[in-house]
Amino acid sequence: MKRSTFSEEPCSIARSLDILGDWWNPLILRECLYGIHRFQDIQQWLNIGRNILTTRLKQLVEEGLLEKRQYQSGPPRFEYHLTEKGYDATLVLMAVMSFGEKWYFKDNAAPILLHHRETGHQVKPVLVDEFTGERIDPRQLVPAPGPSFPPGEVRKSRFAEFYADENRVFTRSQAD
Amino acid sequence: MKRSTFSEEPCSIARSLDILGDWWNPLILRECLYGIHRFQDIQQWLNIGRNILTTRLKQLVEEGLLEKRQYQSGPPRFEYHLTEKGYDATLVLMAVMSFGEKWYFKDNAAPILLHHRETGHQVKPVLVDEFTGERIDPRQLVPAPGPSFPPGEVRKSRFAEFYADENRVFTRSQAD
DNA sequence: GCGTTTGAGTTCCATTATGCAACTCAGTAT
DNA sequence: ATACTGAGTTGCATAATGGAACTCAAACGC
Repeated sequence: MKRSTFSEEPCSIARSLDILGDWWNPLILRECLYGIHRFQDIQQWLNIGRNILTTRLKQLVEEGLLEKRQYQSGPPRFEYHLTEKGYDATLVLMAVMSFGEKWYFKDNAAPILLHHRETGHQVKPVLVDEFTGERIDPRQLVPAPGPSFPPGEVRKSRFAEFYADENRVFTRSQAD
Repeated sequence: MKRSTFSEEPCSIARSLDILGDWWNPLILRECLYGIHRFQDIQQWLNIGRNILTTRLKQLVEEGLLEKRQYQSGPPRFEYHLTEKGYDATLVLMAVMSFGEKWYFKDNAAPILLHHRETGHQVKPVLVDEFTGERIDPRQLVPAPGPSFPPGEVRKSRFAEFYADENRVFTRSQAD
């Protein structure tokens, strides 16, 4: 495979996909979020090969999404726990969850619900704009280069059309 | 590879990962969101092999995230546009974006910003609880079987401990 | 009219990854 | 002493990836 790496791309999505653009990693994170922390338990719940699980856990630990914690020293045994970065990654899982509920289950009937640990109330994650609080509508968005976009490459980028003036973002007139 | 499929799993995340748990598919959707719709343009911006792009586009069209639109008939040429399902999938991309900005760029300096097409204002997607409007904190959540969870399997599930009584969700007492 | 270019794919192939089964190994329980 | 457990390795057949070369039909240049 020699799978491509995107770690140098000037795009948050691309870079994140090096670790999240995979089918096992998100599921392993899911298990940790659900309170499953041990090798064997993860292996059985996911029905993932041990060898694959080994490489994935190593990767997730290296990338700082999980930490390996020893919980007994007789024969040394370990648990894998979400780090802060790992918990942040689970927010992505929740977005995936909403997508899946809408498109893969009849009547939006979720197979799994999230509840608040203290209050017991159901929690339903939705994406909103931090400033206005309104629901995000992807159709209304246009991208533009941000502060860490490689300088000098703006005009070569596919956002050039939105950026005739470096200080103002122009929206596009033609229809999609 | 014989890559595993999760299309029958009683989990919205697992099912979605069949199409989103991949590194190229999300990037292709990103291009479409950014207004790049043609085979060659996608191929060049992503630097993806034509053969891979072909299979991915076919897959995304079959799964209903993209639609193939003919835009000229001289020599028939096509464009790939996001469907409603595809736009919903881009919400996941935005969650990924937030994650990437925080963890892969210094000072949270995003390489790409999103602006509202009409107002021009910057838009910053964040995950909140639909009911309370509060920011989601994954540490405060516990999963429980939902309406479409396979009946009868609740007790065998890893949520059993949260579900001693089928009508009430119990939170867990032990620490993580 | 003929060669070139363009868009959109196929086909081939060497290299990697996946998934499955079998093997290891240290410490416990019987 | 023997079996069992948890957590990995190792080996192998098969499938997917990425890159280059090939196809094909219409349009363009002259």
